[in-house]
Formats: sequence, structure tokens, C-alpha cells
Amino acid sequence: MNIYDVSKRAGVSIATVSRVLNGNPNVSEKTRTKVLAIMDELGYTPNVFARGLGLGTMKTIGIMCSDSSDPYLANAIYHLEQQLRGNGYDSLLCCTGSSLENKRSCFELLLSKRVDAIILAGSKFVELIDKDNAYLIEAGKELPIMLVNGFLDAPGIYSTVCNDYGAVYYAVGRLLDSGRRDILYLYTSHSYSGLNKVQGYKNALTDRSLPIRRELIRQCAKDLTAAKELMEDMWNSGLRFDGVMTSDDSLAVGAVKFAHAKGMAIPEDISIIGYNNSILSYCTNPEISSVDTKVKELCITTVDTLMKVFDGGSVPAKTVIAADFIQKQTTNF
Amino acid sequence: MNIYDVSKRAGVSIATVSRVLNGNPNVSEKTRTKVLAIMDELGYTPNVFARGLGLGTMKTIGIMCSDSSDPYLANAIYHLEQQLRGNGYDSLLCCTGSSLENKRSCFELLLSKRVDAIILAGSKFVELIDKDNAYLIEAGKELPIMLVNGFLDAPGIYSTVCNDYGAVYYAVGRLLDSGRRDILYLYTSHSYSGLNKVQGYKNALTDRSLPIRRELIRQCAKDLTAAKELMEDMWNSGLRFDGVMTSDDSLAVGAVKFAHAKGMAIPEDISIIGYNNSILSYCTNPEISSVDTKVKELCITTVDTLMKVFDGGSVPAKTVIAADFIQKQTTNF
DNA sequence: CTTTATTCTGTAAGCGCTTACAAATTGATT
DNA sequence: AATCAATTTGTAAGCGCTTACAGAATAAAG
Repeated sequence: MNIYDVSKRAGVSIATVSRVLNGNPNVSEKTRTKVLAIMDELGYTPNVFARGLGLGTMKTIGIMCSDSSDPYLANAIYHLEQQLRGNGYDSLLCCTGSSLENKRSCFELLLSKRVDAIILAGSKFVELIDKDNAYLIEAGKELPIMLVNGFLDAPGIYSTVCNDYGAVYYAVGRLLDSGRRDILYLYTSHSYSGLNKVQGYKNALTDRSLPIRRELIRQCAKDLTAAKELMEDMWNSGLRFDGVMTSDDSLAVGAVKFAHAKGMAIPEDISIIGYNNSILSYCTNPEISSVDTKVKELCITTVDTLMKVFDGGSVPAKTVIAADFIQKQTTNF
Repeated sequence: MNIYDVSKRAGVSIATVSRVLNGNPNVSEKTRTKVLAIMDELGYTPNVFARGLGLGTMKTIGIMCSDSSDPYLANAIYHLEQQLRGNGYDSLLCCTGSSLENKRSCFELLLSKRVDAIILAGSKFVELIDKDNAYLIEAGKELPIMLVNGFLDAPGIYSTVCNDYGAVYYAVGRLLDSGRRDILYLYTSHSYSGLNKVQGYKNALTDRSLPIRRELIRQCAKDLTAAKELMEDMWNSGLRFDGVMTSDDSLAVGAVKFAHAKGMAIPEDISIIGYNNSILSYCTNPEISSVDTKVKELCITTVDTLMKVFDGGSVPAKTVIAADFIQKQTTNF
């Protein structure tokens, strides 16, 4: 069942059938409806490979993420896929894990599959593809590259980011203004957004003429138990804090566990703020106040931007989405 | 840059280059290494579209799931993608949501993309594609269909399922044997696995000559709050229970919230058992005892089976994976 | 040094589609 | 009725690859 069968049955040439297939306007209304009817009757589906060969594209977008089972990324993937399909594009998914080598090979895989664009979901990408980003910058010349929560200033590379700096600045500011003084900052990685977040933390302090204490800024694996244990270690070594700002909800859950273990009252003895407002922040008791990073909006914007790029429109290299602070039960300001 | 360039540069015909590309043994070692060297030198990547046209396949598997942001499915997708890529296949992802219409159109989309097989992740599929499954059964004649946690007895359709019946039978049995008598069973849907689970619950009772009380078997939206509120309604209307078995961790989290709200001690006043042993079950205090459904193993088996199908080997229509009960803090038997 | 079997390589015909270009049809204008 | 422009259609040449088949080269055997 191919274009020949349709053309024969409809009494036209394959060129005409192809034109109908591609919405070419140079087809009389009469033949168009006729051909469409035949296609329907025969249950004809154009062969995507042949189509791809001719057109050089298969309307497929590559999505790369480190780990699709991370609640935040899982959410992003869902929304990206929905938006892409809504625009007639398919999603080729690649989960890279965290090894640089794997990231590279996934990227090349997608390129070899001739995807029309690549979306890098998650901020841990940019700085890991390679040191000086030469690799990504080169790729950006070949096809559009969309960064979700990452930024790289180069032609063909477009970013949609959340206002992480502002979100943390605000949240930590509220903690400080409500009288907290020793605020621990736990983060998972020094990614693009990670750097912005920590800067928000620092500036919230300095803008209030408060000192930045390096011992209160700590990296931690994205793991409930790791966060809890790190805090216990810190506490047991004499360090004190009455507030915790985190770069991810999972760390905040660990903080709640820490507080429970120590018999501390939340938020009276210790305030805790999560990040991403994922389902995790709703599971604990008390529920964790968290920053809603608007994943859905981020994804919609990313895909919208991509479509504009395809249409040849001029689009901003970077779009910033405003985050929301969601007050739940681990803060009381 | 195409196969011609390579052949010219290597001083051989395109047929020979193609043979090298496809690992055809009818190439002398000398020419093979030479061609490979040239490919490498030129950075040649075969055009997948042309390849697909010639071979009729692009080594791509379609993965369908209702919602990739569900923790369980997100995990499944991750492992499926990893396994598939490890076997040289790409993953085309489609998130269908729950509407039947959407499921159908996703399925047809994947078919039209000429994927080599379709994996349906999540048990809510089989019974929703259509009433009598005629649709799926028909598709199974065209290409392999793999069901993860679903079952349908038809040629070309292969299932990998978790022993849900046994898992629930065991867990509820332990609750009963530890003296609990009024065990609430909350489930999200009457999917294939859903039916098996509830049967496990029932048989655990009847095998102990205990009555099945219909008012203790309740459906509930897969939502923390919904579960909590349902339980409150039941409790407030006078119903009493000292144990809760759920078909999903999210419901169990809701149960923990209910217990907290009522000031009940866990597990002394009420035992709670989750399902899937997802990260949610580790977030609460106390942490929720849960059934580990071995997603990774399930996915590995699914892909292994698929590869065997491709190789033409005879494979069982259904493979069962044993679940594990993970005792944490919401039970004490 | 033939002859024959074996291994290796090249030729050319697709795979199903797109599209430039030419040809045919239609309609408007004189 | 003849002319020309505009619209619609068909022809045929790719797109880059695979593979059946034929032909060349090599090796084994006489």
C-alpha cells in the first residue's frame, strides 16, 4: 500500500497524491477531495522513511534528560511530550545518567537519528557536555538546541529558565525578615540554575548586611537520607541553624526527617523550604513550603519558542519564567 | 556526505560500503578495515531515513504510558529506555493521558511511525484501548506488543507482570495474622493488576474464614488528599479499621495523613501498607511499609523478551516477576 | 597451467516519497 | 475563434541506502 496504489485508484499521478499529502495549494478542490477519499478508503498511511528521505526530516524532537524518574524531570518530560505532539512532533527520549561519556553518546545518537531539534531538560547539562561547551555550540549551528533550565549564549541555542535567583532571594529574605538568622543552604549541584540559586541566598544576606557563612552552604547528594545525615553531622559537630533553604524538595524532605529525629518543632524551631513544589513536598507532615518552578509553563514556552525558531521567526535567546513561593506548613512568615 | 563519498574515497563500490555498514561477512578483512577507517576519517553517519526505507525499520520502539510523571511509570520509562538503548533501539515516547481517544491516536501515531514494537507501560491500557481488545489484538498481528503489568492472551502480545495477587495476599495475610481484623482496601482502578490485587485481599480473608466486607473495599483517585478525605468520611460515618492496604503508595501517604489528623499512632492504632515502594513511601514519618514491584526487573525482562521475539525465538506469552514486601515503619509484624 | 569451487566486489534495480520542470487544461480577453 | 495567462497535472530525476545477481578475483585441486 503506497502512493502508487492511491494514485492509480484515484486516476491521478503520484505527484498529485503527494501534493495532497503535503497540503500543496496547487491542487483543484475536486481532485483533492477525491484523493483524500481514496486514501481514507484504502487506509493509506504514507511511509515515514520515504518521507523523511525526501524531506530530510521526520518531525521528531530529541529529548535528553539525566534521569526520567526524577520527579521534576518526569514532569518536564510529560509536558514537553504533550506540547510537542500537540505541534505534530514526536519525542525521542534519551536518559543519559550522569556520566559525561553517556551524555555525549546520547547526543550523537540523537543527531544520527536526524532529529529536528534537541531539548536538554535539566540544568545539569550545559556544563557537563564539555568544559568549554564547544561541543554544544558546534551542534547549535546544525540544529536548534533548547535548554530547559540552563543557559548558554550561542547562536542556535535557546534557553527557558526559571527565575531561580529571585525565587531563592525572596524565600531566604522572608526567612531572614521573620527573624531567622542561621540559615543553612543545601544544594545538589553547581549547575547553571544551582549557581543562580546560591547567589540568591548570598544576596539575601548581604542586602541585609548579614555575613555569609561558608560553613552553612553545603552540597549534598539528591537523596533523602543523605540530606538528613549531613544535617545530623553538622548539628552534632556543634553547628546550629534555625532555617533551611534547599535546592530540591528531596533535600527538604531530608531536613524534615532531621527535625523529627532531633525532636525539633517545625516551623517553630526550624523552618524548611523546598524547591520545585513536587509531590514530595506534599507527602511529609508538616507539608513543605516550596518554590513552584512552573514546569508546565517552562515546557510550554520551550516548545513555543522552538516552533517559532522553525518558522524562522526571531526569538529571544533566553526566556525567564517567574517562580511562585508556595507557603505550606514548614514556614510561618 | 553520503555512502558515495565514502565509497569513492575508499576506492570501492557503495555496495561494499553498505556491507561494511551492515556487518555483512562477505567483505575481506582488508577492505573492511579500510572502509571503516575512511568512515571514521570523514565522520560519516549513515542516513537513517534512507536506511529505514531500505530495511523497513529504524530500530525504534514506541513506549506508551498514561502519564510519565507518575513516579512508578517514570521509573519504568527510565529503565525501559536504558534497556532498549543498550540493545540498539531508540524510544519514541507517547504520554496518552487517560482519554480513550488519545490512547488510540497515540497508538496509531506510533504505528504510522513504523516503530518495530510498542510497549504499553502501565496496567491501565489493555482494558481501555477498546472494549473487546479487538484493536490491540489486530495490532499484535502486525508488530510485537509488550504489556508491562497488563495481560492479554493473543498472538504477538507479550506480558510481563508482577505477582500482584501474591503480594497483596501476603501483605494482607500478615496484617491479619498479626491480629488486625478491619482492613480497609483502597485501590485506584480496576485494571488488570488492580483486579489481581483485590483478589489477593479477598482470598487472604476467605482463606482465614473471615468475611469480606464490601464497605471496606473502596476506590479512590490516585491523590494524597483524596485518599485522606475518603478515609475521614468513612471514619466519620462510623466505620472503623485498624489496617489499610493500598494499591498505590500515594494512597498510603494519604492514609498516613489521615492517621496524623486523627491523632492515631502508626502502626499501633493503624497499620498502613503502600504499593510500589516508590520514593513517596520514604518521605513520610513513619516511613511506609510497601510492596516492591521490581520495576527495573520488570523492564529488563520486557526488553529481553522483546529481543527474543525479534530473534524469532519462542517466548512465553506471560512472564511473572515476584514482588518483595519491604517492611518499614507503618507495620509491625 | 588449466579447471573448478570459493570468496569477494560491482552493477543496477528498487524502497516510497518529493519536487523542479514541462505539459496540459482551463478561463479570460480580444 | 484565436491568444495568452493562470491554474492544474504529469513526467522523471533524485533522496541515500539495501540487496539480488552477475562478474571478477582468489584459492584449491587436478
